[in-house]
Amino acid sequence: MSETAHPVLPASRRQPAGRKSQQRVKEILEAGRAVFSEKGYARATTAEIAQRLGISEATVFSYFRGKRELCARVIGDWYDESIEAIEAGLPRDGTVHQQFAFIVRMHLQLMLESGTGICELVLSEGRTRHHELSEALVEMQRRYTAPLMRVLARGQECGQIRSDMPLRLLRSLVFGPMEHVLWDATLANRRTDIEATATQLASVLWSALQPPNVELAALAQFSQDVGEAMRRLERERAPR
Amino acid sequence: MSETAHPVLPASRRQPAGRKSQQRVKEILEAGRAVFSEKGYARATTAEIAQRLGISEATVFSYFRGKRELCARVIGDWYDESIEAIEAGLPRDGTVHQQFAFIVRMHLQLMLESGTGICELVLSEGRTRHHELSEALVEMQRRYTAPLMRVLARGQECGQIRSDMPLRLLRSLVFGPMEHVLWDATLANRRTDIEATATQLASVLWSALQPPNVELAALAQFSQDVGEAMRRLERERAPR
Amino acid sequence: MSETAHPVLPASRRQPAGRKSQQRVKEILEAGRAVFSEKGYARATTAEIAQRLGISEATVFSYFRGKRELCARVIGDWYDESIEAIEAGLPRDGTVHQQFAFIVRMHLQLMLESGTGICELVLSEGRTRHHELSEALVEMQRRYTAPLMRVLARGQECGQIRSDMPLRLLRSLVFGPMEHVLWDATLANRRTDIEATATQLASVLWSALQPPNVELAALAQFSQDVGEAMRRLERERAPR
Amino acid sequence: MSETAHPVLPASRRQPAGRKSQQRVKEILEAGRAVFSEKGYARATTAEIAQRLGISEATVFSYFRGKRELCARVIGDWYDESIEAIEAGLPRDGTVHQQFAFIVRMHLQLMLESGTGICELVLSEGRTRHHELSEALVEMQRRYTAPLMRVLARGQECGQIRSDMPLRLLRSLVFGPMEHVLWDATLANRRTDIEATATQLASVLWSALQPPNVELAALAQFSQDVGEAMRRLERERAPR
DNA sequence: CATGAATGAGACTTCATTCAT
DNA sequence: AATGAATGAAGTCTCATTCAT
Repeated sequence: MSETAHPVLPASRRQPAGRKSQQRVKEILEAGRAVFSEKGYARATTAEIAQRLGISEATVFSYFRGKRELCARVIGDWYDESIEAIEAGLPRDGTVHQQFAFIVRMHLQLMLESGTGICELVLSEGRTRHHELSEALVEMQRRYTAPLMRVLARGQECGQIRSDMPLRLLRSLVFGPMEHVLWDATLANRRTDIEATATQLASVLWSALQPPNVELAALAQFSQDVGEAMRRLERERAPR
Repeated sequence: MSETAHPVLPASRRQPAGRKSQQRVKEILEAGRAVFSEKGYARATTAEIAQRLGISEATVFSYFRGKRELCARVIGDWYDESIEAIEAGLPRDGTVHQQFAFIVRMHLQLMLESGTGICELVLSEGRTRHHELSEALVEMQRRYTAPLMRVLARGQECGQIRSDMPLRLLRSLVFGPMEHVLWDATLANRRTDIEATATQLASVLWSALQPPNVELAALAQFSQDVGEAMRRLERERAPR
Repeated sequence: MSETAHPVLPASRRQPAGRKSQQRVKEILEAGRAVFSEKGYARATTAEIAQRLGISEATVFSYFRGKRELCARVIGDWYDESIEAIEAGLPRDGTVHQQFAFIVRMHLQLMLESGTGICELVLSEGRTRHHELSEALVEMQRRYTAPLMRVLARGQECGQIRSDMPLRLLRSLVFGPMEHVLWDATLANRRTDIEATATQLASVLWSALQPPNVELAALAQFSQDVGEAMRRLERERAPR
Repeated sequence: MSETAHPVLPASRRQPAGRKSQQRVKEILEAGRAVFSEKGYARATTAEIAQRLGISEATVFSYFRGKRELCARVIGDWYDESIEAIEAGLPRDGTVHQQFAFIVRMHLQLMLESGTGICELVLSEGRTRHHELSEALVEMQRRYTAPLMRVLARGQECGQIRSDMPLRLLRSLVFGPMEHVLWDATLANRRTDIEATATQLASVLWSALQPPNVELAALAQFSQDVGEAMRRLERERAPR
């Protein structure tokens, strides 16, 4: 899929290109995904990837420039699949809120259901300043976050999403917590209730995205401050 | 610093322990921080670290079990310093909101002012399922986020912070966006206005942490939905 | 050309033999000569040879057993052409001296005008104990030197060329310097005045081939020795 | 020897340099000489060289940049030894003729007695346009031929050697035949009577180096030409 | 016939790590 | 304490060569 759609990464010199090759590429990508997921980038070896397919390392290198490119393509493929899944499932006619909630849920779901391995891979290797590859990956991420960006922009237009902050920041506001939650999940190897988490996250994030009702917020803050001050006063009046 | 305070990481077999050794450890840690920051974990070499100090690689390995441990200690040291800075500067008598804002600002500041190198290192290596080390690092992170956790807990107690979500999720809600913003900053190599970003983030995050005013929110949502529905209707009535 | 005339080198298993095949063989030989000349044996690749013809490597291998054989054939072809040129131009009715001079001039000319590439190839690869190929090449060289050998033999017969040494040695005496000069020329990439060099070489070599006039030579040597001895004596008598 | 005297070839990055290293270098050079001699450059493998010493390939590569450099050093060492042998044995007070004869004999002897392997290596690899190495090797050859050049120059000064040709050409006149003879010897794997060959070569070459006695030569040539012409005439008069 | 594809083999390279002194 | 030296292991890369279609 990605290899035809996004030839971002230049192919190897003696790249075969026939029908069967397509298959080979797919196989290697799959094996690569498996191994990288299991071991992580550093501990994965091209030898093992080849071995799993019963082919020689040389063959792998004739399809991919190297370990790094292979990994990038694995990640890229995952992104491609995810982007497609999101684009395909996005309720075109839904409200901004519905679309937003869909993206949040889908993101979590895709990450967690692909397995913690790929999740880790995407989050950690996708984050590693990977020399030349970073560019390609950054582009992938841009494409991946595009649907959300569109939704946010639409929301801003019709006043449902606050316009007092740059889109970039809002994007971080949305993806940041999701990735953090995913890290918690993978690191802790904790089984996560996707539905519940998605609902909660979508809810809290949505509220954060609301245009602030200035007077109301100020009033609320005032009320809180007063409340807390009083409590402190009382504590000080009767210490212990 | 960290090496005495938190012997989480088992020492090397033939760890020297004298006065001078302490100095050596410090030097190596410093050189390590520099090299890891500049090159990232993977591209950094123990050889370079040793070379910068004019000592042999073997010496480095007599103080640290290996590259990995050294890196973990470098990160650990950074955490220690940061934790200390936060604990020291935290306005003990401030309101929940003030403390929260302080932590947000401090976090961004520490990360960005330590240099993009260390920032990248902490975010990316700190995130890499690093084998045996991850435990130690997870512990570091736990300690690092402890102040925020305490503030959030206090906020929940006095009703200023929503209690309808697990603390863990709120933590992700806070740290997630910050880390995401930091990545944007390092990757894009963009000079970031710390003050402005901190203020914006603190503001938006604080509003997200507010206990939801159920009726109000519902009303707002209802209003939005109706508004959007009407707009859609009109668009359909007069297509193009 | 050579491939039909001298099937010294065993043909490939599935050697095609049709009209068109002949053409193919020629093409490959030409491309091979070009590439081997440009890069030298080691740095030339079968891939490039195939590529220049727009055919697949496999095709090359269906006409030639391998890189080595191809190279041998390229060299063999050059020899064939050269032999033909020499045989054709040799002044049948010339004196021994004239024929000798012709061969010397022709040899230098053929080598230098074929380009330094092929010259290097013939001299260096022709010299490499190339395993199975050496035999074929040795044979080529035998044929190449045959004209000279005949001239030398004729010269010996009629007393114009010294008979006190084996022909083999005389051959080395003639080809050795020529090849050496050619190496100088290619290595130094020096433009060589073929005519002048040929004349000089022919002259000096011819004099070396003369039957030694024993008495004369002895006399000359005696005179030299006496002369040098006297000079030395004088130097010693009046040292500085 | 060569490694200290002529650091022409840059050492590897992590080149050890202590006492033992010197020994290692020597060992590797010896093993290298053996393997290269036996197999020739192309068929020799770094693996075998390492294996013979019971060390790892990595070690070999830590002392030498690569196969090519190692080979160049092997050849360089052989040159160094030979140069030393020639310089040491050269009869300082001998006549030009004696010194000349000594060099010729020594050259043949060194080549043949070092074994056909090294002889082949020096002649064939030394001749291969070896990219970057060629420079170093050319320099070696220059040093190797220096003694002869000096003798020739001296001979020209005192009129014992012809001055009507560039030294460069005379050098080729001397080394060319010797190398040719050596090739004959190695290729044919023929046992060569060094003494006899050396004597013959020295004799014939020396006569070729003599200043031409113009009148005498012309007379001789005239006599030959006339003789041959007459013979031809007679043959034509009584054909068959 | 031609070729796409695969591959064995070997050169290099780089490093973290070990160990004897 | 320090270190020189060695090295296993893996990545990277390049080719000649083979073979089924």
